[in-house]
Amino acid sequence: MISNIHQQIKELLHEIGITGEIELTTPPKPEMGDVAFPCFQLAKEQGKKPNDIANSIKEQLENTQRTLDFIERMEVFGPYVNFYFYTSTLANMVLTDIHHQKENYGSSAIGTGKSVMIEYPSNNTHKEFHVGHLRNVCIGNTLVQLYRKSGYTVIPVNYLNDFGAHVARCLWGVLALHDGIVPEGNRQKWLGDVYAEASQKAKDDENAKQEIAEIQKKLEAKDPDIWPLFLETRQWSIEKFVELFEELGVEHVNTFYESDIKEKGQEIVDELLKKGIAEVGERGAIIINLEQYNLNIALVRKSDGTGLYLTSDLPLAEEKFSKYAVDESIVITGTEQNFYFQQLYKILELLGFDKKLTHIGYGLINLPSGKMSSRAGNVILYEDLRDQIYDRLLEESRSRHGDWSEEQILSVAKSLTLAVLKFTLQKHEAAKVVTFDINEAVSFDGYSAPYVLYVVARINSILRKAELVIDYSSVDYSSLTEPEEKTLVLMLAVYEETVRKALEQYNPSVIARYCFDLSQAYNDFYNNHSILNAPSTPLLQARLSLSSAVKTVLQSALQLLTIETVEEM
RNA sequence: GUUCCCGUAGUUCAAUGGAUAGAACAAGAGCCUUCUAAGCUCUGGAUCUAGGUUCGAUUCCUAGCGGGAACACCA
Repeated sequence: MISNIHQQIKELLHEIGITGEIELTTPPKPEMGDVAFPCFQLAKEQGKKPNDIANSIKEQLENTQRTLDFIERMEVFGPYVNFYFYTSTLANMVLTDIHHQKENYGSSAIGTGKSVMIEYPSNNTHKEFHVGHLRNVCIGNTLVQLYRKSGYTVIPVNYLNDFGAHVARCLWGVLALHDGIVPEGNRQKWLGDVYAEASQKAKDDENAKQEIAEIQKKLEAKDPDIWPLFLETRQWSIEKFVELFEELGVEHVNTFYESDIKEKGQEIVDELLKKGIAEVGERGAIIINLEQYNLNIALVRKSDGTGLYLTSDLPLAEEKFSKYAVDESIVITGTEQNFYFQQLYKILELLGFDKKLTHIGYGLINLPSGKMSSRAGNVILYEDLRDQIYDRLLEESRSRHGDWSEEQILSVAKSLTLAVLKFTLQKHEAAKVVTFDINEAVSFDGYSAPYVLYVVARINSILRKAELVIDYSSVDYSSLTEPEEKTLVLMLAVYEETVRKALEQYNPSVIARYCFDLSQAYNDFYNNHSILNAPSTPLLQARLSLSSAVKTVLQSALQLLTIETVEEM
C-alpha cells in the first residue's frame, strides 16, 4: 500500500523533470510530514545547495497542473521536501483495502510459481528439547508463513538426526548405567538425561569411549544386538517430538531420517575418494582438503569407518530435490554451524550439485549464568519453561477475572502461554545471540505477547459494545483528523512492506516489532480519544472501522508468528 | 594461532549512509464514578577507542581493546 503511494509521488516528481532513481524516506517525526524526498543526490549532480533544490522542487510541485488527492501540503525542512497527507483520504484508501482483503491484506505475489523447502528444526533423537530448539521452531514456523504470505509454495520438512554418535552414547548409557530399567512418564526427557549422564561419564573414561565406538559400529551395521533398542528408544523420542510439534503448530509434510540415508552417504564418500576429491588422512580417516577455498579440512568419515553429520548431509541434499520439485532448499540451524554448512555446500558443488541451497543461522540462546549445553546437562527444557509460564499466567488470569469460569481461565492461560513463548523467542533479530532471562520471559509488561493480545481483546470489547453492523465499504472518513488516527493508518499502510522486509532478512523480529509498535500506537489513540462516545456518528463509524482494521492486521501479523489471539483477557 | 559474528541508556534490544539515535525493563512522580489499568502520561539516562572515506558514519574501511562462535575423528 505505502509503496503504491510512493510510486505516485515518484511519478509526480518525474513529471516535473526529475530523472533517475528516486528515493523516498519517512521523516523522523510526524510533525515533519509523512513522506520526504531528500535532495542530496540532485544537489551533488547540479552543484547546488540541497536546501535551494528543495525549495525549487516544492515551488514546481505547487505550480504543476497534476495533483495527488491525498497530498494536503508540502514543506521544506533543510534538504528535504516533506509531504503531508490528508488523514481522511489516506484512511479511505488503506481501510477500504483492509476491509476488502481481510486476512489476505499484506499478501503479495512475489513468490508465485516458486517453491521452497524449509527444513527445521532438524533436532536429534535421544536428546532433550530445549529453548534453543524452540527458537528454531519459531523461526521456521514464521518463515513458512512469510513465504506463504508472499505467494510461495512451501514444503516444511524435518530431518531427524537419529544415527550419530550421540545416539551411540545414549544407548551406551542405557545399557551400561540403566540396564533393564523401563522409564516412566516423559521417556524422551529420560533419554536426554541419560545422554547427558553418559557424556559426563565417558569424558575421561577411555574404556567407555571404546564401548561407545563399538555401539556406533553395530548401529551402522544394524546389528540385531542393538537394533531393537535403537528402534524402541528412537520411538520414545519421536512420539514426544510429534506431540510438541503439534502443540507448537509445526506442520511437516515429511521427515527425513539420518538412519535411512547414512549408508548412501558412505557410498558418496567412496565416490569422492574415487574422484580424487577426498583423500585418506590421519589414522585412515577420510578427509576433503578445502584449504584452497579457505574452508580448512572437512572430515567425512572417521578412522573407525563410521560416519558423521557430513556423511549423511551429502545424500540428504540430493534426496530432497529428488523427492520434491522445489526451487530452493533452506535449512535453519544455529550460527555455530555456519562454517560447517559452507564446507558442506562447497563439497556438494565439487560433486557437481547445482541446486539452490540456503543455510540460515540463528544465534545461540545463552543463560544469564552462561552457555547452555546438552552435554553438560545445563539447559532450559521447553516443557519446563512452558509450565512455569503457564502457572504464572493462570495465577494472573484468576486474580483478574473472578467472574470467569474455570474453563475460560484455563483456556486463556493456555493460549497466552504459547503466545508468550513464541513472541519472546522472536522479538530479537534471528542472527543475534540472546541472553534468555526466565524472569523476564514470565513478566508480561511492555514488549511482550500479552501487550499485543490485550489490544486485540480491547478492540473486541469495543466492537461488541458498539452493537452496530457497519458496512465498511461506505464509511465516511472525512472526520478522521487526529494525529493518533493518522499514525495508525500510516502504520497499517506499511504492513505489506514489513512482511517483505522480514522475509528478505529472514527475520521474524521485524514482524514482532511491528505488532508491538502498532499496538502501542493503538493504545495511544485509545487513551486520547473515545470511540464509543465519539462526538458524531460518522466519526464513531470511522473509528470503529479503524479499530477493526487494526485488529485484522494485528491478527494477521500474529498469525505470521503462528500466534493465536484470544477474544477476551 | 586462523576465520567468522558482536560491542548503543543500569539491563535487554531498535535504527535501507541521512533530519533531534528510538523502545522495553529497572528507578522516580502521577492517572481508574469515563470504551478492559496485562493500559497511559511525565522525569532522568547511551553509540568501546583511535584514525580514514563522505556534504553527512551507530552504520562503510583500517588498526587496537573487549565478548562470543567455528576450525580431524563432537553434534
